[in-house]
Amino acid sequence: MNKEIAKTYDPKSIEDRLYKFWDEKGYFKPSEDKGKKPFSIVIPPPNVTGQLHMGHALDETLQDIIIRTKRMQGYAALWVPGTDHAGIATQIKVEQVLREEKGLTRHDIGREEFLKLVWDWKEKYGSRIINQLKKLGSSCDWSRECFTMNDNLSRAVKKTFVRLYDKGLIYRGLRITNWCPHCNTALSDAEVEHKDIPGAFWHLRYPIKGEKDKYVIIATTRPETMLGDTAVAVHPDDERYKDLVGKTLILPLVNREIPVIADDYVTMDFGTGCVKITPCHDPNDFEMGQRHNLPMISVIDGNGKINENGGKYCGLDRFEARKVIVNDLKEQGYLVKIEEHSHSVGHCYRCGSIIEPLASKQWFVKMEPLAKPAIKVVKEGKVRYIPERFSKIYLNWMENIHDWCISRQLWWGHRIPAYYCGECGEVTVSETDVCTCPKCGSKKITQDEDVLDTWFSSALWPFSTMGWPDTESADLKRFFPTDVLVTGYDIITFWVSKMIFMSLENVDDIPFSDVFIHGLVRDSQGRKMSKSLGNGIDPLVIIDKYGADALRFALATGNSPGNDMRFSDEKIEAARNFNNKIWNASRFVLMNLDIETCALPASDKLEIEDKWILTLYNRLVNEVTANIDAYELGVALAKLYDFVWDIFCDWYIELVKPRLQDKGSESNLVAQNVITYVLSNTLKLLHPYMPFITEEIWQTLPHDGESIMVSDYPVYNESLTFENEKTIMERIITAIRAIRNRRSEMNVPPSKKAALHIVSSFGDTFNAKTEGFFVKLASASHVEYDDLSADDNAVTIVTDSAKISIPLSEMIDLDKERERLTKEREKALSEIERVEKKLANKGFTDKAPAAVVEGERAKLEKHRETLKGIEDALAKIK
RNA sequence: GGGAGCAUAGCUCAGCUGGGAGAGCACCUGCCUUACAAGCAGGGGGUCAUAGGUUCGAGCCCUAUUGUUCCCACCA
Repeated sequence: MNKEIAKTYDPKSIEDRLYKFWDEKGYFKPSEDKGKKPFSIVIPPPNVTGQLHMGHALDETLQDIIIRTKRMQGYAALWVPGTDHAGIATQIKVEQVLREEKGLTRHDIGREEFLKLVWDWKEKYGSRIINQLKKLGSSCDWSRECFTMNDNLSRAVKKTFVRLYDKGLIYRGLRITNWCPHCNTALSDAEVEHKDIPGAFWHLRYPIKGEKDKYVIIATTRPETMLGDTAVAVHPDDERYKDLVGKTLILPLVNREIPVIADDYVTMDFGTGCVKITPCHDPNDFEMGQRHNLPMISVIDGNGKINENGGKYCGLDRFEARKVIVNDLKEQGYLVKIEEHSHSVGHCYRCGSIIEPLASKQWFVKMEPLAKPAIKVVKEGKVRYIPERFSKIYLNWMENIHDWCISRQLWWGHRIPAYYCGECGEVTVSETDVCTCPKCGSKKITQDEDVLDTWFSSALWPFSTMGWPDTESADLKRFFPTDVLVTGYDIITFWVSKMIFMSLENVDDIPFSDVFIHGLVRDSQGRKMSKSLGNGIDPLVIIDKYGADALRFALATGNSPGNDMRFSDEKIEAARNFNNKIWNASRFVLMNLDIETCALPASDKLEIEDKWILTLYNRLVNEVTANIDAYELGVALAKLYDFVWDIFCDWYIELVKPRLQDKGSESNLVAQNVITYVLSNTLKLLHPYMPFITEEIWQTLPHDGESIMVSDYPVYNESLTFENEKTIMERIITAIRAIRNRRSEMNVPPSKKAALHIVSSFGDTFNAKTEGFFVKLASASHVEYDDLSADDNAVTIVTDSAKISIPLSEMIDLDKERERLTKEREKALSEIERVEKKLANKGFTDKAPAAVVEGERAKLEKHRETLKGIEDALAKIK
């Protein structure tokens, strides 16, 4: 940037250049300096073949704000990037391409060929999301980039599986699992979305064997499953059916004999109080089947079609079969009635198909022993949710934990390290490939065909990315546990929970101490962004049009932890305007700058507006730092915005303009230094939010070092606080506002200078120095002063056509002033009382060192003086 | 069925530990005041969902009600 700077900020011309500069300088790598405290974050890995969407943009922005702040504050800050192989999502995508391009299914080409295709796909598109993260400005350490199917991470997965298996925490069993007939795989409970959909309640008649014209009526929402019924259950206490228990029924259409059993599970006042039991196709029925030793008859296959056990219905799709079966039941007189009934039905979260509960052999993680310590660390506050309320969601889930189905009937993923012997049936679980059965020595060994749930590998992410299972890994030792996990509330149970228990189990430590939860980014009307609605806003398009800084600003501003936010044109435009404001303010400063280095002048050289801006700036540092530490990133940004726009631009720049143009004077040099100091430090505070524009400007200002990224983050400095000048300046601003106000009401044209006649009780508030402010900012021709007389407490504006007085009470809020002084008076009084008491204590005055006592006396004297000042001021404005 | 969130200006939302009701956009008035019209100055507009309670003092804390959103849950 030179003095011929563009009038508007153009992000395109600088972003890529600066990112490359940072990357090449190695600023994204954590400092090797062992003296620096580590601070680490691992990225929630986006899907490897995914495309950056607003959710990512928000997630990465928040993380980048935190990591950049910590880095500037002197931490060895590490942000580990990476991607997730995303089992189902990726496989479906590749299958789709295969079908569209060649008309083939994965089975046509076989496992090996198919996996090659997926890897090719990964190579082709895997870097896309990474490049998009870079576009955003994410300051990740790319040399540590990970992928959930990297060698080391695969090793971690196998190791974990074997460990848990050996401890009896992983088992294989026949269970009812959520089966997606479209994706052809089992799903975990979390992968099932329940939606209320209108359905029907079919009331069916099941005849009682040997009792003519006698029957029971059952009600079902899935009549096609009746083919697999092996019992009917009633509640043991149900008087209506007391005599029925033990009798035998004839299953219609199938003509199978099934028993009537009694079980607590049945609700007496729901439906008819009689429940058909299909152990193969309903989780509760399965449990009941186990309890009562009922036969298991599967009638629906993995494709959602009726299988050979379905007799003449074999081959029909489940929903088609429903129609046919209901029709047959009706024709044969078994259908009593159909009731409308809305109920909750599980859908596949990937493809939306209705889930079919099927009995199948799957691998499970036994959750209870793992959940216990995971509950403990959150309850004890070792892992802290921000906002706190999300710990309830977590705890609620953990306390009602179900075993975790971890096998998936997919090809893309970590293949389950279990091997079956074709001779003796022995199951061997091993980290290394097994070729010989350890029991019988047979070579007829086959590995389990299935792969692990994607979340199994992501559960290990915080430590597998740090080198685990190599427990001597330098990163693991230095950067684990990580400091904070930043993610959306939608994956607390999917992912956050799993990292916590896996970390406790594998590494015996928490994975992170803070979980910073954010909400979803919605569209301008508050709807979820989705492909089907077509309402998604592409972050890359926004970056292209407005710049990454504007996007980051729009996402961070007004964002509060855990709450959803809307993204709108207004927001991004406001962000763009703010960028431009910073740009232009800086442009102005640079135009007036001829100093080569910036040093803050001694305080006796500082003028009133300098002291005022420094005080406000200093307070800003304090507040912004505190807000960021508390994850109130949106609040901190709002304060920065207000400071830059309202304080720095609208007031300070205007106040010092005359001095900046007065070349050669000492006052000019002071002003140059102060404005440079405040601007460059404010840019530092802004840098984590808007890295590009701040770097670009900062480099042009007089500076130390080669990048704002490695400059020192501002710290609070007591010696830059000038409360007195701050108060005076506030009075002046209030007065100027009141005058402008009155001019506007009087319709005095801005070009028209008016004489100001100020009558004031604030002796040192208005003086020769401040006259310039009134002349410049309130368009005064000149200012006259009077001492206070009781009845003449006013500012008078004199123009050609009018003369008007503004009571001081309007100019300065006297009530407020009085209140403030009263408060200060009380504070001083209580301080005096405290010190007096201390000095009255003989034990203190006798035993404490003389210097200490003397110090207390001086303090008392100072407080008394303060009190006197306050009382004088109070008396004046009475 | 269980749990959580939200309700503040026309719109979208902040309001961090209880003391001033705020921002952006929109609207009205006046300004191209040489950093910025993507701007400057001024202005209108709110019973902080409703009803109680605690407190010297409540947008904020407590209770209930209404509306709304979301999560969890095996009611066939």
